[in-house]
Amino acid sequence: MNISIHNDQVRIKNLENFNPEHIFECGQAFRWERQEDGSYTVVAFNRVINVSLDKEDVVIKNTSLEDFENVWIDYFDLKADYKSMQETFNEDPIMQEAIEYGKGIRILKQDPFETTISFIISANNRIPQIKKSIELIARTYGDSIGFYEGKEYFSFPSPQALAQVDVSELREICRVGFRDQRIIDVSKMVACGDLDLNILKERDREDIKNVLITLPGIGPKIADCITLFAYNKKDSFPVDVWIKRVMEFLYFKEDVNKNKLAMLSREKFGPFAGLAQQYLFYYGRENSIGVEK
DNA sequence: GTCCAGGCTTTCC
DNA sequence: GGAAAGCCTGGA
Repeated sequence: MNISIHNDQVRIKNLENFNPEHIFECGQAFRWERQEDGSYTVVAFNRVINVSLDKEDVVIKNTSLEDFENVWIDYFDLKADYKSMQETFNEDPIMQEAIEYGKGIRILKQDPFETTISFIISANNRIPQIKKSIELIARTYGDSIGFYEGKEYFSFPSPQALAQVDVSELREICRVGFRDQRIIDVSKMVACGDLDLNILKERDREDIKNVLITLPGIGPKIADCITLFAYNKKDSFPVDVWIKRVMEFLYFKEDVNKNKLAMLSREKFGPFAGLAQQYLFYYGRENSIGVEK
């Protein structure tokens, strides 16, 4: 990687397979805002950054070389070789089209606690509503992390902070509906030390999933999302209504139950099935593939 | 053990 | 009214 730093911005020269729009809008993250100039302002790990493309370069503003090396290389999965991962799908013409459509998607490595709570909120919910609830949670229970371009930003609250919140207050202020108790319960488990989400990083996909699935509000789909988007287990294949429709329409040509579909897809796509899932999800959702009219 | 229907909040169409 | 990145419960 060819890095240069100027004032508070880091420039990565000639970085292939990095498209901020596709990375953030493919559904793996919720705390981003698209700006008028097409850049993305993002809150993660108690920091605010702005990410954009400048021709072949990636530009990260409002950061430092130290943060880039200690936080953002990991967050953006910059050590992974996306080109060679994509090449494992070379025999698959459907995947070629999905990859072309979503060129520059990367699987983020997000904070496990924030990702867990965010995906509990995602159950039977819409993306704009999920984003809104998470923003309200940060604004109400997180800490101010300063201003960027005249706007104040807030961190996602710690487990300790969320564990103390009153259930009905959380529901009323943050519009989380029936997910209120689940959010508080998981926060309490983490806050009191019964559940260590960070130590799970050392384990494999199936081990992590088996722990997550025991938590309130987390079933197989959400557990798969967390193993993929927080723990970067690229063999994870979350099956939601969208990917189910897409896979049945493009590949299986028949109704397959979700559990079986996850298993068959992991066999089909191999160790980087999660990456395939993201390309297909984005491609399928943006083009309404498999949706009956 | 597996599978499935119904209920759950809130918001938007 | 119906549906939305599902989960939970109870019953077959």
